[in-house]
Amino acid sequence: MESRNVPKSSVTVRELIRTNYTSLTPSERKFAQALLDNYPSAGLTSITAAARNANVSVPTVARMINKLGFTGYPPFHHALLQELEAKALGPTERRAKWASEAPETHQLNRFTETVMRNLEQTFANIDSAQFDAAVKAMAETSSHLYVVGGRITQSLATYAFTHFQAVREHTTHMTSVSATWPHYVLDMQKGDVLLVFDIRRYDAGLMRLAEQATREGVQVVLITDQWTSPVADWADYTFNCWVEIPSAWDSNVATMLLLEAMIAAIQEENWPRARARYDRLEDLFDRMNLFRRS
Amino acid sequence: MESRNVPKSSVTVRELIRTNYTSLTPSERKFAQALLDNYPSAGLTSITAAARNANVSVPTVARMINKLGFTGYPPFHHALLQELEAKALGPTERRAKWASEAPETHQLNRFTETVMRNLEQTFANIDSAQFDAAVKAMAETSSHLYVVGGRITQSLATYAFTHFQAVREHTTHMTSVSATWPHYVLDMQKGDVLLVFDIRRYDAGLMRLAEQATREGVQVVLITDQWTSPVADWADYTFNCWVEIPSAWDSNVATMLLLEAMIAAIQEENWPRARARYDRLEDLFDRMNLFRRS
DNA sequence: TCGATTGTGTCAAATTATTTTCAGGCGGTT
DNA sequence: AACCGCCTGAAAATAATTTGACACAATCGA
Repeated sequence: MESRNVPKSSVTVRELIRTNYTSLTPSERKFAQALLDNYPSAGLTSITAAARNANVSVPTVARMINKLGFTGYPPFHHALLQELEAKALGPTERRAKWASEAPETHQLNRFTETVMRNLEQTFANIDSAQFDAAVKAMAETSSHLYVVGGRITQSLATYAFTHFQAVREHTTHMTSVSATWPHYVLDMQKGDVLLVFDIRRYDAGLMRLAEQATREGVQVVLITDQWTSPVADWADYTFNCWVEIPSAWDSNVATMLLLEAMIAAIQEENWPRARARYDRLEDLFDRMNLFRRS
Repeated sequence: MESRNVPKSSVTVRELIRTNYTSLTPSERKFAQALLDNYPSAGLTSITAAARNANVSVPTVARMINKLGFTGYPPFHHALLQELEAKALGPTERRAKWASEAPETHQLNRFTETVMRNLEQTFANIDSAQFDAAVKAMAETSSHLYVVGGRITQSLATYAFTHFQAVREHTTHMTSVSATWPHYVLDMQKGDVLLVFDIRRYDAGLMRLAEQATREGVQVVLITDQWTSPVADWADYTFNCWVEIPSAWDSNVATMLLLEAMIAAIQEENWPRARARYDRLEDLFDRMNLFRRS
């Protein structure tokens, strides 16, 4: 990793930051983020101004730049300028495309644009009080947490389960085979929580499951699309995710973001315990020799 | 005439040069040309370097800048930088103010903010030519497409598989049980494609799998994190996703977005066939009475 | 809890950039 | 031909940036 990172003309500063990111200290990363957030403008001023804008000290910037392989700030500044010129942002009035070198009309950009709009809608519509309440319920480790998904959202449920499992005990992933659901309901108790994913092509079975669970005194948290699954009738907390994209299927990026936000919040809610579990997990991985130490 | 040349924020330096051009001396014009030829890069260095590049003296530049209405070189430099920043608007740049009603400091907003930054970084680092090439390889229906993931990314692999299956034939999801992988490799043929997800806590088995697949003449597409999995050594196409969040685990929102963009692109690549498959799928759902018509 | 290590900001010296001053040079006019 | 106005770059004075040394703070491991 630390192999010589002499900045060749063909290597962008962005790439240098990426390849050296692991060797950067927290405040160096802070500066790196500030630079990448406003690339390359943030690096085209004096080191003094650049440091001030990132809220770090000047030497921190200088040290980071050395780590990147530059001999000083001026060479770094010069490298950024070279990139800028190479992008041909200069002579012609060509539109600046700093976020991605792909052209405006490239499907990658069009797609991203649409998804961004979905994220916007999704988060503009979340009620934070409801979010907090749902998180609190799901963080309660004395009761059981069940996770279930539909056809497409099954993998989201798996993802949720994998992380919940690391954060808290008493978590169960209900398979997508609806025939097995009654078995799970059998064990549900008052105060338990059921997290349901239901994105369109709503699953009728999920509604019946939610109904039965509610009757058992279980709190239901529903993550659905903008049109709202019928499961909402039995849900205590409902969250709508905007999923529409110009395609035959739906985008679940917003769903994923909401889910991760919930996991993060739950982790925060009972941190000491979660931390202990993570440490234990790491230890178990080591013992079982499953992953390379990176 | 000179009195009204106070550089307002909305007036570009370019315009200032044009309106004041007649009042410029020969060598001042020489510098003006050099600046316009390489706009705005030529003005984003020190006055010394800028003057040298235009083959004029430093005072000449200083005088010209005064004529344009600036009080010195630094304000001029700053104005150019502002213009540059104002132009840099990418697909992910819209995040500006769509926070939910929750307060700035609510964890929901803080989390979202971080993820947005990851999305930005991810897409700024994608090479569109590479993306196109990888998509083309994966869209080739005459060869087989294999999908495999690691511990956490297993669910992403499942998600990918579910969608690929709808879009094209000959798709196989390799389970995360590495003991079964040799069986799959047995069937791999030259020209087939293997899509690998490997986010940190890299899986050593995945690397060996990629190595063997490569030896069989299979093209490997890798989706990894910003630090790059060792699988990259055997991959024909590598895509880095920014995954770091202030937490014990990694965010896969960016990974999901990239994956969906790929699915969308593949669908686009051979639309008629994909469309026929979707219609057929809908029909089958109806016949099997699996989902409520919504 | 205590060292050892690592990270981070303050400070000051050295360097470099910016501004100002000034003198030479070039055309055009008397 | 000599004078005058203006343009231009050299050089000095001033202001700023850059960088290395140092000390304090935070973190980690024993």
